[in-house]
Amino acid sequence: MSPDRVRRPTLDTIAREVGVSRATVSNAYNRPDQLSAGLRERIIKTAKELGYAGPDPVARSLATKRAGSVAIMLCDGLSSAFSDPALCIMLDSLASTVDSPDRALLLLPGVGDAGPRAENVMRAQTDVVVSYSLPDDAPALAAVGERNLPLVVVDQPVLAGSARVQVDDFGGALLAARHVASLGHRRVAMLGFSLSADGHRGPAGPSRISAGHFRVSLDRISGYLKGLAEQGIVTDEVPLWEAPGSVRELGREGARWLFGLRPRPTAVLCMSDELALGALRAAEELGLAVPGEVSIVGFDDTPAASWANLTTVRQDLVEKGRQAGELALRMLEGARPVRPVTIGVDLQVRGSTGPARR
Amino acid sequence: MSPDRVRRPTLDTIAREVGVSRATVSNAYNRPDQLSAGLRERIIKTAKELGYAGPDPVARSLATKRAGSVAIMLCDGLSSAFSDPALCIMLDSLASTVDSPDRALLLLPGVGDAGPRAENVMRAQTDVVVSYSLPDDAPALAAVGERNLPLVVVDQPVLAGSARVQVDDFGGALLAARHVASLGHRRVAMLGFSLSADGHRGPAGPSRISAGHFRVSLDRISGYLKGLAEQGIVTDEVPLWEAPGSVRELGREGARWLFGLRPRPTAVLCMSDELALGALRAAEELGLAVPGEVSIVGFDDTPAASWANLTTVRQDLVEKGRQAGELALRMLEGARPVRPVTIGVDLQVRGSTGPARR
DNA sequence: GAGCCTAACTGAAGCGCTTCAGTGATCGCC
DNA sequence: GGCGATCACTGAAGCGCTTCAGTTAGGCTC
Repeated sequence: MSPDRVRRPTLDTIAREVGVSRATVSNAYNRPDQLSAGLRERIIKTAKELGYAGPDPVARSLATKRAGSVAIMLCDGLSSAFSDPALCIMLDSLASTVDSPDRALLLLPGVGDAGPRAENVMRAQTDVVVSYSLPDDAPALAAVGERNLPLVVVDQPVLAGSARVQVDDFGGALLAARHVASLGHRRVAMLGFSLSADGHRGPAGPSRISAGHFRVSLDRISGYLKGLAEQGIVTDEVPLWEAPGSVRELGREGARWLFGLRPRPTAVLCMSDELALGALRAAEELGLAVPGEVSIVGFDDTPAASWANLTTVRQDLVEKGRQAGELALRMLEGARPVRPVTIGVDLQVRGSTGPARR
Repeated sequence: MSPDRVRRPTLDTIAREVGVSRATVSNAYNRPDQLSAGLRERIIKTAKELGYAGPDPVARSLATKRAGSVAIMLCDGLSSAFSDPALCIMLDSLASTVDSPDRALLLLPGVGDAGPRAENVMRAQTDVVVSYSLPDDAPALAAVGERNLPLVVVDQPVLAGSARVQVDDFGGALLAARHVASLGHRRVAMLGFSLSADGHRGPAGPSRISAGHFRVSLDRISGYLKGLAEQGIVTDEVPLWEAPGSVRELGREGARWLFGLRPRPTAVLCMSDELALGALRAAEELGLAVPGEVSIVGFDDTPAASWANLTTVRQDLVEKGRQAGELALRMLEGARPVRPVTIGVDLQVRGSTGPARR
């Protein structure tokens, strides 16, 4: 029934065969300078012959007390995570920063909108975890705390005892808002993603905003409103559509609603490029000229944004990933969390924004 | 200097504190039916008080001889991997298939175009590995073999002793080619991705094709040519541009070259939707009407394809991931590799193809 | 109340490796 | 030629957990 997997050779097998101690075989693999080249060669050769593939990673981990992986906790499932280009770029950069022969990336995808299950976190073989944009009250975060694992938080939330990398969301949104306001727009709308992890989709008023759990959303909204208020725009009347995810299709839906308002907004501030791309499509479908009749601003500056000639707020995603990776490595070495690292932003003005019509 | 991390409690600590044996504490966590509810409760409570977060995952793995993770080997780095929507969808489906409280996903991204380093594979704590679209001669595959780990191959390559999931690439390409041929196109071009892992970019002739290492590319080319040949098109004269990756920008570049040929092709068969999207853009930039002057066909049917109204070959990516996941689970239980699972394809005719001009 | 069962718990043997304090032997040096 | 240093290697103590063959006590049956 059960597969008769041949009992694999262990360190011991090799040691006995060559006639040396286990310590020596171990050294052959991990500290070549601890034995003579000749012996080492003999050991490796015997190992090959016996089909020994080197020290067992798990046993090694137990003995060294290093799991040899950095875990990444994501908010949603993989498919929505990976359809977020901003995340992908940042993740790639993070991965290559922490890359090393004995370190792997452990992926802990979220279930629904609430992050990974606590159970998975409790059982994860990892030394340090990086959380990306989780809601403040995610059970996974509590689990990390319970296990006493070092934690690096990206974007969200603010948590005592953890290192943090964040983007100047407020500042970026401010830039975007000032930009459209200075172009003369007075009727401005906002198109954003989740405020809380409840899958809400639709217009969101002040009460919903103030009850929000996602710092990124909240900061961007504050930035937008601040920038508009500076130019004397009455911020109570700035409509916001909350999409349950940062996906084109959802952006398009929200934009359709915004464009249906009377008086129609002449500018839409979008919290991500993906949402903005959806808004662009909605405008096209409704026959609204961009930027003639409506201006659209994104956030992130992903490759798709420049592809679509979208004005957007640029954040240095590669730098963000690198910083997160370095923090993770430093915490691995036992460093105390340092002060949060903030990644700067700037505005990329392209063809999707223009002066408001008189 | 070093952080005085308090020595964490172990199973033993709890056992001593409660006054029971280690076995019993272990059972409290893993086999609740092996002890009385009262005692179990007392144990858990004491554990909480002492800050014990449950059995150490690594030690547990050593004792049970299960690493508790499935590893995924990718061809390239994360950012190019994740910008491939087809991969993301399939990966998400795979992840949710194998998901369980004590199983995580170990990511082994490739370095360059050649897959993960063998070293990383040798040290990965995993029970089973899934490889996605690696070149036949990737060192990572040899490493998996050396470690004697069960392997599930997706799309590529054909390897003895491994389970396999593949798409009917040949059949899909055949459908695409027949479609354009039946619309009357005679001058047809192909826009594909890598034939070998050498980063080549540019036109590729028969000799390069026959020296290719990526089965997916080769099968699709065969399918295209077969479909065209059926309609009497001279396949020696069908131009192929090889892009070093499945990315829009590269597709655009290739399409520009193809559109510059004289006589100009009236249809382009693209090996992925991303490449096709690039071709669409190239056509737009050159003022070529789609499908009036040129027809374009993609492959995969990602969300972006329907978004762009692209005619394309649909493969069931969710099913593909699910099958790969199930194979992985089955091999985990010691099953012998079964015959390869083939995922079917069909043609999604949309607005990017039309009759050839007379 | 003897005999048998079951539930509840224990002891000890691993799992496969790393590491550190030694132990001899060899070497260089004056 | 004697002495300390260096080199090459070993023994044994863990790392923290699971598991399996017992053991014990209590309950049930006739």
